[in-house]
Amino acid sequence: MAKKTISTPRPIEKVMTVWDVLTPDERQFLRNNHTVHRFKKNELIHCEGDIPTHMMILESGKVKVFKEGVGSRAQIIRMLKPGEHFGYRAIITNQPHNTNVAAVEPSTIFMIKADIFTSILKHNNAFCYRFLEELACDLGVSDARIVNLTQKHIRGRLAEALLTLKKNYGVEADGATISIYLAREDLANLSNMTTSNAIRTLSNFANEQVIAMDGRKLKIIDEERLIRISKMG
Amino acid sequence: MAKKTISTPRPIEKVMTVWDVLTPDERQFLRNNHTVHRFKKNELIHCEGDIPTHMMILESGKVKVFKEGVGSRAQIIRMLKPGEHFGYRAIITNQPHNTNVAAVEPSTIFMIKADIFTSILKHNNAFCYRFLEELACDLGVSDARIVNLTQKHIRGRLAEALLTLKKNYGVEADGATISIYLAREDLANLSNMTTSNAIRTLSNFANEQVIAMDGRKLKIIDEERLIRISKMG
DNA sequence: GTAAATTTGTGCTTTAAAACATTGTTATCT
DNA sequence: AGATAACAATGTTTTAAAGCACAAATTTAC
Repeated sequence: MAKKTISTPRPIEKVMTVWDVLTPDERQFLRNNHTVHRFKKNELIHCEGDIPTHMMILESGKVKVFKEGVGSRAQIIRMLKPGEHFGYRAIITNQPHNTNVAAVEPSTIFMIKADIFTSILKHNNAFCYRFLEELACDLGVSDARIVNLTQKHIRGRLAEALLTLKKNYGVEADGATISIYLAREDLANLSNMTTSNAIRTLSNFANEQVIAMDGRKLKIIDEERLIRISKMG
Repeated sequence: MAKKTISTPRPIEKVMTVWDVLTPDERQFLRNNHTVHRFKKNELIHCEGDIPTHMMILESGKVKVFKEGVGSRAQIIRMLKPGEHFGYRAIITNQPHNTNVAAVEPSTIFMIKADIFTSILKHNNAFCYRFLEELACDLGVSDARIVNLTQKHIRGRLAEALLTLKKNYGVEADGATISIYLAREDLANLSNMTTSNAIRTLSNFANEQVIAMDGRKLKIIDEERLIRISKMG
């Protein structure tokens, strides 16, 4: 692996997808009132039970949002990519966080204080509406996940996870390798299965020529087939 | 069972929990621009794939929001009680509904046309914020459900469902009978299990004196114990 | 009010996935 | 660079829950 270059973060206006609905005053205010934080791989950004203090935006890197369930078994709720917001749901409901967030690779995060965020939400209708859309979308995804994770069989759940990762992070230059290298354990926690079963099922997919593996690099070879597997349940 | 009386629906201002943030103009407009619909027990209100046309408010009765999963096995996402909104998430995301909604007992529903609803959302910041809060809350519940339904064992899932129903619908005069009489199949679909297993597990709970059953009437006798069962997983 | 159709209740069988155990392999840290 | 820890791969055993079959009891419909 090449030595990591610590790149300078982009300016906030290039990172915030909701920048267009802000007023000139709000823009200037946010330029001066946000902080930049770097997190190392596997570093915890916030955890369940914490009082939310900031709304956050992933500038670069990749993070996982997960919950600790029975016997501290983790369930990954969703994976974020640059430009996505997080940590603000708990601000809106006025409750402690109910998820943990951790970096799965070195990540840079912009933070905006909770009171500044709510103040804009309450004064800028278009801004508020954007987050309404975002939550409406996330809720649809979450509801769909309930059914996928509870009703599909192991193969279907893992196939689904691989397809979602590909859609979310895209592929590398070869056009097939999924642009995120997760540990088998993370794949298992995404797909609601044990690590052994994730490993076993990946091996089966590889034997069946549906995917190809090179360590953590996963290549989807037969996407049609993977889609069929994910639908069969 | 006593003969059902068809009660006159209450006026919209008594039903809409967000009435307080509306302007006098909006109030008058909504008084004139909403429709009232009655649904019989088990009647479908809207289904997966339908284009959303109205945001809806349950005036009276009880409805279930559910998804059809693998092999058309239903998963109840949530149960609604009077005063709750539904059908609007799809309006906000501009997509077809991704859930079915059906009355589990005779229900009266107020409907507001989609374009009217979005227009108020886009012009009344406080109104928009209220729905932002509602979705933020629902997303938290949905995420928690992912973990509960995937990681807990049958007994834990059913215990959880019973406690949630009690919290949501309350109890009758005796202080113990849950104020909703669901079919075993609905209880199963709520708790991600087969009907046989719901029946079996309810019988076990009854033998253990945790609950008492009289047909569809379920009485929670030992709530502490039920809470412990639901936490154990 | 009676017949048909659901719904409920049980026992038995099968099966998918977890749990466990062991070994090989790859990162990570001083 | 070598030690140590974390991760990956597989085989075996156990178990929770689904699937199935059938009888009894309720609803619902005509």
